[in-house]
Amino acid sequence: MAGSVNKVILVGNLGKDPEIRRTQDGRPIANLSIATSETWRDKNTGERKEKTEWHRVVIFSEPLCKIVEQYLKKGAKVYIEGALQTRKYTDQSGVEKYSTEVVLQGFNSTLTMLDGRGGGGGGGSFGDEPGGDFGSSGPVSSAPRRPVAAGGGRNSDMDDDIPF
Amino acid sequence: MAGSVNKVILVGNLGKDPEIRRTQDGRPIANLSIATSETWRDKNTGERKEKTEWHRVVIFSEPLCKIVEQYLKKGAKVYIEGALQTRKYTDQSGVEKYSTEVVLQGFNSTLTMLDGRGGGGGGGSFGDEPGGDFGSSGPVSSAPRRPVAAGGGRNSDMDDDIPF
Amino acid sequence: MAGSVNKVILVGNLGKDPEIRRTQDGRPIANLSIATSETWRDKNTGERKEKTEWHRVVIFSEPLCKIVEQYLKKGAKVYIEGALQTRKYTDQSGVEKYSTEVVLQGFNSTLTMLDGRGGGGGGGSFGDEPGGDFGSSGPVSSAPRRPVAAGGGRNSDMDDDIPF
Amino acid sequence: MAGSVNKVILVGNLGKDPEIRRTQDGRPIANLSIATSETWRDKNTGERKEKTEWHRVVIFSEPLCKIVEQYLKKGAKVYIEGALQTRKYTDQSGVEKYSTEVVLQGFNSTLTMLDGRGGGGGGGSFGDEPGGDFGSSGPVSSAPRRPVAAGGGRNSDMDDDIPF
DNA sequence: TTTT
DNA sequence: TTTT
Repeated sequence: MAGSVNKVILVGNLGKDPEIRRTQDGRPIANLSIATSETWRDKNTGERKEKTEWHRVVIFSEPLCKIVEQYLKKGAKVYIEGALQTRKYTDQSGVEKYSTEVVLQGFNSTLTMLDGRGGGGGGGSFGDEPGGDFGSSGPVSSAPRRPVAAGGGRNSDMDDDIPF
Repeated sequence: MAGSVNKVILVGNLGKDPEIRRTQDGRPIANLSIATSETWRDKNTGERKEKTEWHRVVIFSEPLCKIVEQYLKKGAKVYIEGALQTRKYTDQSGVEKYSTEVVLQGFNSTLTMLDGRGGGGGGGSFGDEPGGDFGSSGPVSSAPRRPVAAGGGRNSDMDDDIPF
Repeated sequence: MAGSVNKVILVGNLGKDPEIRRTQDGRPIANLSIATSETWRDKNTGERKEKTEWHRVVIFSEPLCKIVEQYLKKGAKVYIEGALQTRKYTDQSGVEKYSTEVVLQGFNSTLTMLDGRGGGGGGGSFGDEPGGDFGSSGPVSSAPRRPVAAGGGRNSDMDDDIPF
Repeated sequence: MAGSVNKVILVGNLGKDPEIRRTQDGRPIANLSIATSETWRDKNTGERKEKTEWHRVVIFSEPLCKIVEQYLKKGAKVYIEGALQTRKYTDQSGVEKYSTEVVLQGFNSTLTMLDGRGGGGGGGSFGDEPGGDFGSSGPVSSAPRRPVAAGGGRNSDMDDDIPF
């Protein structure tokens, strides 16, 4: 199809510690259960109401799995960006079911911690030129968007004095 | 929860004509089946591959349902913005299943047609002050973000001569 | 134009306290200065580097301005969703300049606090049926996306036992 | 900063042909001028109104530049995902000015054509394992998110029979 | 001017 | 199962 987009953005909290397993060839896969919720006040009763939605998140990116392993645990707040994917499976009783997951894999997947600690860490082999590694994670482990002025006519000390 | 976000952005094509039904109190609900796909070339074989993902989209917004009814049909390309929602149901054979849908309801839901015809239309009761109606749809039917210079020091003829 | 989208999503911290002023007819306008930054380790030197980007955010939504006024101050971390807008102005010395801002106005604008306190609050006149008010703010002050099962075949106790 | 996000999503049309130049070391940089617009009907006069916003987009990704070069021209509709960046420059008359651009560079940047032709093409050196190349472009040139069932219990013929 |  |  010429031109499609499949993107999910979540900001929420982990309902439990991440689960990390490995493929036969040793690549890590992390599973997160993330809650998002909405609160509102009932127009009639004035009652405060809340509705929680649970999201199954599956991470196939090695650098992101490392971050998950090192920093995330139950209760952590994260920003994640991934894609929707529905898979079919057969449950224990032989019934075919579908499961829809938010998949973080390859490009355009991101995981960013939103509550302190370790936030700027992660990384490892990333350098001052973007790219190289696959399965990056946005701010946490990716290279800068434009480390050196590359657009012509730019001067790189601009960051410090935008006048507002 | 203090601060959560649940957002899905899709650009894809309708796999079939929309289905529109009504609640007992007469409000419309539209169901779309939207395909997104990825293509790539196999590193080894050089083969062109494609993977299609199908998304169930449910629209509870009246103005958006109108647009769906009037303009969308099988094959149409759309941009949609909604939220993930998983619901439980019992199928014909009495088995409990889950279905995850992209729900467009209320604020922060959008549907925009991406292939010509009717694109700028829609609307109806929207005016030059944003708001009033619920369940808007972004560009298609919403009021402008800032119809009149409201921020001080703005002049409204700027749109025509951004110098690039 | 048939179908366009203009969306900015930021997660960042306020560089200073919000500035709130009012239009002649009394409507509030809030200005935020939000920092986003990227960190990475230099490939060669191993040095830790950082690049900060500053964003000018202008809020024309009354309920969002209330939240800003009540809860946000220097250092606060927020999620915001708005649109890009460039305006022309003439500076003190008579030179024409352009300023690009992230504008939160009307539908599809969101502001969500990401660091505790007040997060679930806000609101006011919102009820158990979505809509009515303009200029909502996503989770903080909007009505629920689907407070009551409205899609046919739904049962509303589902939220508590998604099996993962 | 622990956890920030700087993301722009645009769907719009090129106001003119792309401009492509090269850095001294031969890397391409593409500049696009993209229009987004909103239309609405004036509440009082019933008049149809339109407001166009112009966005300056700068692309530092080599594969994306190739796509731009090969497929995009004035009028083309695109989906792009990038980051906001403001740079300072001095104009011909020696006045310091700022320019805010949407930068596509490295991870989490995407460009997708939305009007036919070439849409599924692009690519080149991408293979059946995600990654390797930097500066991908989502669907157009990236590897699949999960080309082979990798999550356990998946079967890959599912794509054809999602039952809705 | 933030944050880590 | 989270968070407020």
